[in-house]
Amino acid sequence: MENITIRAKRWSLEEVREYLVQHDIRMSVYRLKIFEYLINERTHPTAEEIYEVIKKEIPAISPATVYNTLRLFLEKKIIQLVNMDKNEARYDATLSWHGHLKCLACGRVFDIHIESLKLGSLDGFEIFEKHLNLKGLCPECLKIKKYDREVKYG
Amino acid sequence: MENITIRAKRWSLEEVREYLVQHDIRMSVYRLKIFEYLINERTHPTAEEIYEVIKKEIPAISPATVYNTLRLFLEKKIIQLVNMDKNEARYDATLSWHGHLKCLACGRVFDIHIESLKLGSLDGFEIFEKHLNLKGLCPECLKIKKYDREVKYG
DNA sequence: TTATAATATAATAACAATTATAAATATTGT
DNA sequence: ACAATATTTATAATTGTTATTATATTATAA
Repeated sequence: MENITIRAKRWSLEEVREYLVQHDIRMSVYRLKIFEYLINERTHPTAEEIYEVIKKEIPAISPATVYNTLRLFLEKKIIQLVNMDKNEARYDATLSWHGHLKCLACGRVFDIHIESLKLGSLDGFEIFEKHLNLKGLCPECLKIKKYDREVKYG
Repeated sequence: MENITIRAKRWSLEEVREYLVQHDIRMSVYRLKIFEYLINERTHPTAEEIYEVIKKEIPAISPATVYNTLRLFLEKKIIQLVNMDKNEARYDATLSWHGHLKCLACGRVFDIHIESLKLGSLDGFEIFEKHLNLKGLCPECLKIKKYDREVKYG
């Protein structure tokens, strides 16, 4: 079983547009571009990374637009927040149950397949969200040993 | 199997003092009090909560002291960061592998026993930390229905 | 014990990520 | 195309945290 989430085929702009409309989101250039980036690149970017990427194409964009749009997507539940570190909110348009691993050397966040999870009795609790966050080193960084092993806390 | 971590016996101040010294931490009144609070109350408090509690006893304490002390404890690896929400770092002096559930109504964070977790192949990765974060409702809040079911994102 | 050095704390300023606000602009329905 | 409505920009405000520096406390050595 592959640990990294299978890379799905890219979504066309038309598919993104339909998906947003289906989820009760009114259309705009930025909403289209931001969701398209999230669903096709799957790099779990921060708001700032999204801002920088879109800015290359449309320099007029403001950071507030990115924050507003991401908040809207969260409210409409078409993306999820990946909360690996304080002061670094990341976003993921893949909603199926999977974990995340952040490489402490290169900073990239990888999708991790979860075969099974068994919890103790949760009698009386009701669960809405589950997040599994791992920290470590990715194969690439382990190989080139660019990490000095002074693993930071947090 | 009980889902909530078994409540261990309270640590005496002398035990806390020894534990800190063993972990290469120089002694001070605040360090003693802060660790004692974390290990005996186990409420996964925020820095601000710790500040408020200690302030009742010693009004001279500064928030910076709490932040500095928590950072030191993290560096010395005698506490762990519980990163449930952006803008709300919580701290836990229990280091054994367990999950956390945050009640979206009352805000309390509960320890959750994990019976097993099986991940897909992690060939080539090295894992240093695992965090399982759940969000939902605790039995108390479910029962008294003080929560309006408009579950917020994030 | 006293002098000296090292570390801890308080007060404050600085910071970075995010959110709120209000005016300007874009989009949608007619 | 026009009016109504929503989105975006620019900027100010907010929040949690970190950095700085002067002072206080603690540890070490004579």
